[in-house]
Amino acid sequence: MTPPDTRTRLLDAALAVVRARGYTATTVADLCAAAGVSKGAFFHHFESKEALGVAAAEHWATGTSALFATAPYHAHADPLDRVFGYLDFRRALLRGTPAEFTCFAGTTVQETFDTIPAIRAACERCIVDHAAVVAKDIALARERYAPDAAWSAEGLALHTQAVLQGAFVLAKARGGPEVAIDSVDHLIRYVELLFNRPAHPVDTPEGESV
Amino acid sequence: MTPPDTRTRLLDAALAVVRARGYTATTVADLCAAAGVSKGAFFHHFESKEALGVAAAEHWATGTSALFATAPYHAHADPLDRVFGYLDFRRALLRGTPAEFTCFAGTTVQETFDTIPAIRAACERCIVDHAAVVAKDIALARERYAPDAAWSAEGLALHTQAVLQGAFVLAKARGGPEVAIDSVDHLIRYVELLFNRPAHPVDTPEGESV
DNA sequence: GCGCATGCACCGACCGGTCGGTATGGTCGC
DNA sequence: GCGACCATACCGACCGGTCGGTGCATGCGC
Repeated sequence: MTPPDTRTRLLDAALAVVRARGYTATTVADLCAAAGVSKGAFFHHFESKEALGVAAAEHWATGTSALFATAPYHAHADPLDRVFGYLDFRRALLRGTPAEFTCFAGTTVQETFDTIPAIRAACERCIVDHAAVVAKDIALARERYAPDAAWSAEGLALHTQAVLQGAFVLAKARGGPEVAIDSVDHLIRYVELLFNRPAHPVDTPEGESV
Repeated sequence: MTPPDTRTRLLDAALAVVRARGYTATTVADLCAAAGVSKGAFFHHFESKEALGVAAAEHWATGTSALFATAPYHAHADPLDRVFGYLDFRRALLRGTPAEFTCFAGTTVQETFDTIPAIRAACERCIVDHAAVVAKDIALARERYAPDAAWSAEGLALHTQAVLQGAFVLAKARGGPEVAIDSVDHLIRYVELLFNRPAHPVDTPEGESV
C-alpha cells in the first residue's frame, strides 16, 4: 500500500476540513497542516485556493461515484429494488458526526454560489451527475411500474438529492443524524407511494459492515 | 415611515449580505458599508461578529414568523387546507435569485455548526421553531384525516423544512429557483398522497401580489 | 562506474493587504 | 454636562500568495 501522494493528501484533507469548517473558514495553512505538507507544496500542486476548491469537488465526485458504483444494491435485478436499495444505502450512511456524513459539494456551493463561479459549477456537476446516475434506475422503474406518472425520472432523482441535502442541513443544525434519518424515511415512504409499493423490504443489516 | 435605526439596519444588512456571500466571507466592514454606518457603530451595538450572527438569526426568525403569521392561507377553515396553503405559499416565494429566496439560518448553520456553538444553536431554534408552527396545522390535519398514520406531525413538519433547505442548496448550485420549485412540487405530491387528497386545488395566483 | 548537468518536488521565510476588534474623541438630546 | 451614540484612526494577528533556494532522482558523456 503506497502512501497517497502529496496532491491526493491535500485533496483528502480539503474534503475533511471543509466539511467541518466550511470553505471560506478553511485556510491554506489549515489544509497544509492537515495534510502534513508545507505551504510550498500546496502552491506547487494548486495555483490558488480556488483551484484547489474546484479540484476537491472533482475529487469528491470521483470518490462518491466509486462508493455508489460498488455498493451492493446494484445486485438487484429489478430497477425499483435498486432504487430502494440506493435509498436504504443513503440512509445507512447517516452515522457519526455531521462533518462525517454530509456532502462536500452541498456545503461548499452554499458559500460560493454567488462569488466563485468555477467552484459553483464544479459543485453543480457533482450533484447533477450523481442525480443522473440515480435517474437511470428511476427511469427503468418508472417505465416498468408507472409509465403514465406525472413526474419525470430526472425530476424525482433531483428531489432525492434535495431531500438529502436538506437532511444534512437539519442534521448540522441539530448536531446529529437522527433528524436526517427521519427525513430519508419520509422520502422512502414517498417513493413507495409513487410506485404503489408500500413497506418495501428494508434490508437494514443487523450484522453490518462499514 | 421612520427610517430603521442603526442596529436594525445592520441586522437587515447581515441577512442580505450573508445570504449572498456566506457568514465567514462576510466581513464587518462589508456589513458597515451595506448598512451605511461606521465600524464604531457596529461595535457599539454588537460586542463581536459572533454576537451579530446570533442576533441576525433571531432577527431572521422574527421577520419570517411575521411573514408567515400574516400570510393569507390561515384563512382556510380546514387545517389540511392550511397545510397545502402553507406549501403553496412557500412555493410562491421561490422567485428571483437564490440569495433572495434562500434561508439565512440554513446558510449560516452549514458554516458554523462545528465551530461557533452559539450561532449553531440560534439557527437551530430558527428552523425548529418554524417547524413547530407548521406542525400545529399538520397535527390538526392528521387528527382529522389520518389519525392512524405511521408518521408524526412534528416529523413531517421537519421533513418539509428539510425539503425546502435542500431545494435551496440545489437552487444555489443551479443558479435559479426552477429545481427548487420542482422539489416543492414533489413535497406537495407527497403530502397529497399521505392524506389521500390527490390534486388539491392549487391557488396559484394569476394576478399575483408581492 | 563516475561526475555532472538538468529538472521536478518541495521547503519556509517573507510580502502586501485585510481581518476582527479597540481607543479615543466628538456630537447631540435631555 | 452627562450618557447614548457614532466616527475615525489604529492595532496585532493572520490571510492568500510569492520566491529564492534545497534535496533528490534521472540521464548522459566518457
